[in-house]
Amino acid sequence: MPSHHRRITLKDLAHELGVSTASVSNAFNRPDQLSSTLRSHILSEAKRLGYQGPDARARSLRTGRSRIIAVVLAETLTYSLNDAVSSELLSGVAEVLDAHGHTLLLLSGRQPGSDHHPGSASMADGFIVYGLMPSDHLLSDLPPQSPLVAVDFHVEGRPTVHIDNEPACYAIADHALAQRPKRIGILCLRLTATPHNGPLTDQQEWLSAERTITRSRLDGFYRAIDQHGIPRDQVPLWNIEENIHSVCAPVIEAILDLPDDERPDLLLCMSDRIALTALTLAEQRGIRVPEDLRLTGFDGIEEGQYRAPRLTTVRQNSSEKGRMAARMILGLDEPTASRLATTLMIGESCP
Amino acid sequence: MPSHHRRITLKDLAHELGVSTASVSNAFNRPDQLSSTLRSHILSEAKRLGYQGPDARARSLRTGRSRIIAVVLAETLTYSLNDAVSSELLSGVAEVLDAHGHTLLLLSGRQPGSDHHPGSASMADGFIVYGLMPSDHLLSDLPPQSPLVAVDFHVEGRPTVHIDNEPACYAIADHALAQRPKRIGILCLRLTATPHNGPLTDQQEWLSAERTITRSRLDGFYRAIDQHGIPRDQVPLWNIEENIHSVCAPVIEAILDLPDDERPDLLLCMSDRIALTALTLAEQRGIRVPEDLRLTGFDGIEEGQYRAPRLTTVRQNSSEKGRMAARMILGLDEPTASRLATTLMIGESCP
DNA sequence: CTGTTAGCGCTTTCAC
DNA sequence: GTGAAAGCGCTAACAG
Repeated sequence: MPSHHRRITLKDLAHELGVSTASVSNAFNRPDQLSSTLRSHILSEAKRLGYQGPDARARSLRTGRSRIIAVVLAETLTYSLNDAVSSELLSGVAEVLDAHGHTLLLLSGRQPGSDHHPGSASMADGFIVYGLMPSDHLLSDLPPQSPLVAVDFHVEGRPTVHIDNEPACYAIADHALAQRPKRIGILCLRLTATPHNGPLTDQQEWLSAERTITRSRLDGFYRAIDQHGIPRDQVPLWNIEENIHSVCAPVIEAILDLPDDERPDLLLCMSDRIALTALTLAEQRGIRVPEDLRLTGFDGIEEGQYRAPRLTTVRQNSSEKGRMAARMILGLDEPTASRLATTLMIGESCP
Repeated sequence: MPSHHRRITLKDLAHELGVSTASVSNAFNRPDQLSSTLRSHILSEAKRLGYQGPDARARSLRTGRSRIIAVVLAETLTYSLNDAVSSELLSGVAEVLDAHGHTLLLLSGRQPGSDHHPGSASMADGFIVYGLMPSDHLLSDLPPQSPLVAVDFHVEGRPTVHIDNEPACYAIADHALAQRPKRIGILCLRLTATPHNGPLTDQQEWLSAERTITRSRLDGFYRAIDQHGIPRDQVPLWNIEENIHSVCAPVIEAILDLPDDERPDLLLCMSDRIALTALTLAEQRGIRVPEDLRLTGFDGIEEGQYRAPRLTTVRQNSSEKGRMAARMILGLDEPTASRLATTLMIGESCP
């Protein structure tokens, strides 16, 4: 007799109905393995007795699958959830998982809390790893057997989803340089090996191309700059560590507050967030965009397209990246090294 | 001898080291239960042999806890991840969970996929339910024993986290009405029992106050309107089903395109997204804000504060809501019916 | 089609 | 301290 206060189990139910546990299990999992009368009897009795269906924990131990896919985010969850680009990626992932009866577990690389608890990670059937991990340590914590897809960075021997960073940046810079600027500035996102906000000097060491997409973006910018016959050393670089308004603002303020004859009249920004921050700060200072200052972004987030002037930017389809990664993880698509195309979008910020 | 291709288990490791399984388990879980020499020996050998630590599935079956907390979202994951307010909530939840070694599982109420797979839900140790579920059905699927906190709506006998919708809306409407408008309009968010976008008539049935926060927001607006001696029937209502630009736009366009002498010169909007959409569309039409049209929002999202004119709005601390809910679920705070205060923010959209 | 049974990998008494 | 043993709740052989 099942006790009052314990959650009813499959075995209890089987006992209660005078059938075998196998039949109950089959009623829930394999309709073809029993008569439909027995099945519906079991199902309705289950509902009546408050049996919620097989326990997910036990089921996942037994079968080895949990229908859970984990997304491991390089940034903190707080950042990733608030950033338009990464939440778009997540929503692409979620869309595919949802449609196939899987659920989404969020793990963050950059733990703010210190102690790394024993991994609830091993619960997931597969991993989508997004962006550069602060330590490789984290990656090696993941079960080596389980499927893994890397997005926006490279993991040895694993399928990846990338965008065409270099060509995209070449294209937008080429567009921007068609109308020859007096002074160019480039705003990079996390280019340096050690955190740094502000102007870049020769001293700083850069992250390798495998470790940051900023390298390929810069390559694209430089290719266009070279081609337009502009010496690289006339193009100052600034670095920004974190893609949020409060971190971008001080760096950009310093640039905008330069004397008129030193201030760049074209800023190539590696994200829309940076470009939008520049736009707002320029407006506040009465610097006209695009007359006094032309701006380009990267990402194509909505916020940049709903305002006037609209941002000239490169639209990357983050949700599609998420969908592709999810499909690979679920085995719906062949796991490959795939690269998505982007779209140049000409707005009024740099016509 | 452990086989080559199977993931190594705790038992294998114990065998290999010639110690008992209990000792290995203790080495990972209860440092005080064995000598520190044995412990470090076990730990280092584990690392050497590639044992990743106790399997989460098995552990959660055995202990009944998974260190996973699920957030059940009323909207689709795609919406929730892209919306500033709900992603801020999620990030508050994530912050607390992270700090306490828990992880976040995302479940959506509004399944786009039809077949509701047998719940991986029962894997979670607790549930945070956010916003009105489309069907109560969904709630009853959750294990009744496990802790549950409701955010922004009411679940019988469960702790809740709310904001002061009515007073907040009273306050902002009172502010807006201080400068007497010629014609007011109110833009509601999901007020009607059946989906509807556009003007509200007497015909439509409304959702109950337990089922939508829009009711209490409207109450607040009306209290101010009454107090300012404006007859309610002179204040037309519009309804918007979904808080995204593409759904808001057509409804608002219809309003803005009314003849000058019918168009409201004050729009009280139930979300910043609605107000921002109105702002953009007004700008496109050369309708000046606030001279020709004053606008108020609700939520206080960043996007509304980084642009000019800034939105006059009510700032709700969504991340704090998330944090509170998470703390209750983890048992760090007393489970209660709590209500957070909001802040009136006066921007240039309705000075 | 139905029932019996052997674990999935781990934690935790309980005796030593 | 340490080790042996009993399941957590379920699924998937397999035998009937």
